[in-house]
Amino acid sequence: MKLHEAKAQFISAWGGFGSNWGINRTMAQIHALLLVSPQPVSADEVMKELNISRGNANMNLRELINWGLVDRVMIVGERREFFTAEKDIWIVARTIVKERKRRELEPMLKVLDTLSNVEDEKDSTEAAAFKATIEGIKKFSQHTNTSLDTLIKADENWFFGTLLSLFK
Amino acid sequence: MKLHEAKAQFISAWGGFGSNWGINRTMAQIHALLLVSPQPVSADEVMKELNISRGNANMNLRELINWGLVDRVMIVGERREFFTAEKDIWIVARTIVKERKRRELEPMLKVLDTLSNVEDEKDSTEAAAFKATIEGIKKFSQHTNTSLDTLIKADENWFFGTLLSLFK
DNA sequence: TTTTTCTTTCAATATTTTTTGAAAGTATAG
DNA sequence: CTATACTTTCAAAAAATATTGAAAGAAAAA
Repeated sequence: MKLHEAKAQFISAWGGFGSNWGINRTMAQIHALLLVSPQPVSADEVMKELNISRGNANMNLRELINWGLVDRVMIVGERREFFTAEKDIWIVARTIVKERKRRELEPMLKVLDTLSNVEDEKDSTEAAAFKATIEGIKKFSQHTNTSLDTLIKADENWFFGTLLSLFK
Repeated sequence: MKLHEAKAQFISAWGGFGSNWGINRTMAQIHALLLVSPQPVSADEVMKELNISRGNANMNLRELINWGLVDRVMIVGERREFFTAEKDIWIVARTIVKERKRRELEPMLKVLDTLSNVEDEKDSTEAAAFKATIEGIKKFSQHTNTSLDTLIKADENWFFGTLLSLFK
């Protein structure tokens, strides 16, 4: 397989992967393009490579920067801005976990907390069942939250070394 | 907070949560409704409760059944079908992990494998950098795949007990 | 068999999400 | 300062996705 073909396939696969996970296809494709670009890439190159408009490129690059997955870099002697993505997939994964935890899991925990305060009504069977379900989800979510905190703090060796052996 | 209000909030939150994760809002809401319904629920109740059409209810219930998150149950003396969801959130989580692994992670691993076969070209720097990135992602994905297999086989006590203490 | 009750399907429609492109904004160069 | 090169914004358009509802299908009841 030729290099350019392999890159195209990777970009397409990463895009599809992203859209299964609530990330828009173009954003994931830009991320993929940057992942396989050793040198920083300009907005124009992104536009050309992925056949998208300037506005679209700009918007998704900004969003990737917000996620902490892409950095703006200046190249001496160049007026334009360039972009790079972190190549170490372990750092990438940690960044994503951290952000999703903050944006989604933590708000969910807040909601679950308020739902625990449901009144017991006359027919308490229904309310008790509801509470039990919510408590189960809450316990699970809190546990996941704590585990992810530890994972975020962990280093690569721990993940690639110890964790797997513990799992076996 | 009243029970019906709490249920509505939970359904809404679960729906929002789902749509952040590439699951359509209505499907997640139906799942939420079944999670907080101690008794099996008919298609008509789902339609009424969530204000959706018969076709929509049917389609999303079928999809939830495909995911293994919902079961059709027959009630003696009733002609209609009823639906229930697994209430144990640990089993729910395992089912989702299993399905997503099969539908997404495993196909991605196949793609990564074929991408490793990229030819070295004259200017080998670019190809080498590409290979290194892909290898990193592949190694990470394989590791995740193996870890998830173990997680799927694990039991609740292991998850709630041992895992957390290991993480600390 | 015919009727009734319920389920499934799917083309048409509605809604949501993404993308475009041109105008406005900003900074550097001349 | 003015021109030039580039970036950002956002209303409008396009594309993708979800939803409806009516018709067809299926199974049980009469």
